[in-house]
Amino acid sequence: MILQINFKSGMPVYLQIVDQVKAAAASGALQPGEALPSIRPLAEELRVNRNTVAKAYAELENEGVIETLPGRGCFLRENHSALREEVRRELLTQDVDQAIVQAHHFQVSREDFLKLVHERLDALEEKRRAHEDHKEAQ
Amino acid sequence: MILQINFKSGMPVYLQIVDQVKAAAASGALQPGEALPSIRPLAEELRVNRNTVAKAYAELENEGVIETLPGRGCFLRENHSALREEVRRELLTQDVDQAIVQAHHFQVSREDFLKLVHERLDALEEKRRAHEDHKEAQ
Amino acid sequence: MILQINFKSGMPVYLQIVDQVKAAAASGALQPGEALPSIRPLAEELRVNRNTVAKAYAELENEGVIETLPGRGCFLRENHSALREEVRRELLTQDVDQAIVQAHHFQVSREDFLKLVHERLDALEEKRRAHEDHKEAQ
Amino acid sequence: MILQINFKSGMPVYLQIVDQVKAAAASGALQPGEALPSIRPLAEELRVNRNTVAKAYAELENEGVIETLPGRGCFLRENHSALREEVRRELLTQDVDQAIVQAHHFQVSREDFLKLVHERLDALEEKRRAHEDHKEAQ
DNA sequence: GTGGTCTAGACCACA
DNA sequence: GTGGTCTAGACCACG
Repeated sequence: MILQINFKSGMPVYLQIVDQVKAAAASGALQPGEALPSIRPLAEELRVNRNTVAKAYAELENEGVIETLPGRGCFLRENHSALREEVRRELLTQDVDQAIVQAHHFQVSREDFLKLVHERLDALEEKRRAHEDHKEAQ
Repeated sequence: MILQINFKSGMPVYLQIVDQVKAAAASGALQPGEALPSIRPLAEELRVNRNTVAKAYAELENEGVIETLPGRGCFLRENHSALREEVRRELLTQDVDQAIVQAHHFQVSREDFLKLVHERLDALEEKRRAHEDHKEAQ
Repeated sequence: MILQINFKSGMPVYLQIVDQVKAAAASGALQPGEALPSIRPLAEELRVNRNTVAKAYAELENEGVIETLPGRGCFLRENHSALREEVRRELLTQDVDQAIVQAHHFQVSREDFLKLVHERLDALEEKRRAHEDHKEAQ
Repeated sequence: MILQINFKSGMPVYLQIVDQVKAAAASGALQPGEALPSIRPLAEELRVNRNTVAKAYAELENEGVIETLPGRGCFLRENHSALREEVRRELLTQDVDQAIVQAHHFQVSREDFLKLVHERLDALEEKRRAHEDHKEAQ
């Protein structure tokens, strides 16, 4: 599971975490019973305070998405409601539109924008691959 | 220009107004020199406090997007993007990354994602062109 | 209503506030419908953070003791359950015992302890009188 | 020596242990040179983690109240109050004030309050005397 | 090491 | 001015 925080969006960081964990669960990127990243390491990785992650996890627990065993960790629950295909499509479209509108606002041409998209696709794929290798090496 | 406030998103209302005015300007829905809605009616329409709209307009003025002529109203300035190139690039990259990560969470393939990007580019370009025509027809 | 925070007791400050507001309500020192001190001034008087008082008031609202009207203030509700006489007596006895045990721990004689009690009774009565005068002068 | 933990008070458990050991020493229930309960059985009796009891004993040792002989146990030291006179006075004053304010909240008159103080002084003195007799009888 | 709580500072929305 | 929220730092209890 890869989390990406947008600090300039104005959206509370803890809600960004909540939404992305839900998205990962909805997509199957995070499997039922699987452990979520521990609060402390995740906070360090995202460069936010421990409590911000803790608040996100507490919210997820309240909504019944995860289960938290103090001293053990947090785990995705079996019975989590997966999002419907149309809803996922709509959420993704919103994110794509946001990027496109921003690009137009900054007067970036269609070609430059597509080039950037390919760059970032490659960069994040590379990062994800490194992550996997690291995990296997353990 | 139509503004839509999402009270559940957690994003500060005044920032939602700021962003949407910027987006309207970027998309051509709001033309340079054109007047923005007055504070009082807009606040009523959006069901928010007048202070909140005033704060959004003050922020837009600070960023050089609009110009306030006391007693006359607020108007979109001619050259309203004053951010440095690297900063704009970084902000745009964040938006692109956000969309890509969301796509990954939803297990959308690279090809399908790029197809969606092209679709939305076309759709938004079409929308912008319609605005232009509407303006010329006036 | 006079609040007295004991910073060395280890008991959370916000719970001390909760208990003392309940005690004041139970005793009639705070009347139904009456306004509680506003968060900011009270926090300043007690030398604690605004949020600490806010948390105490939120807890009191959750328990149904007070009612909070955002932008207006916090008010004691009509239907608050007054404590039974025996319970009040028991709570007071606990506080007295705590002081006496502390005195013995510090090897303060019975006479010195009683002298201190009289001193503090006079001091706090004086303080309360000054408070009343200030209120009347307004 | 009987220890009683209140899990609802919000006061840290290890501090409750510290205070009650001090009170036991002050009241004579625990005599200088006498051994304190061992960590493991006490933790089981109080239903708390062993670390918590260990932390309390470490704090008591730091404050000079007890002495830890590794492998032998923990023992109450002969002279266990090392605070400066002003500090002790201040701590005691806080406890006295707390009781007085509680009395005021419960609208207990000065006379009734003083009567209660005398009652409790007598009661606790009696209790301490009983402890002394018990010790001499051994 | 794990998660949880209390206090604090800065900011938001509203009257 | 009012109360409410988000983020952060320090500490607590537990395995």
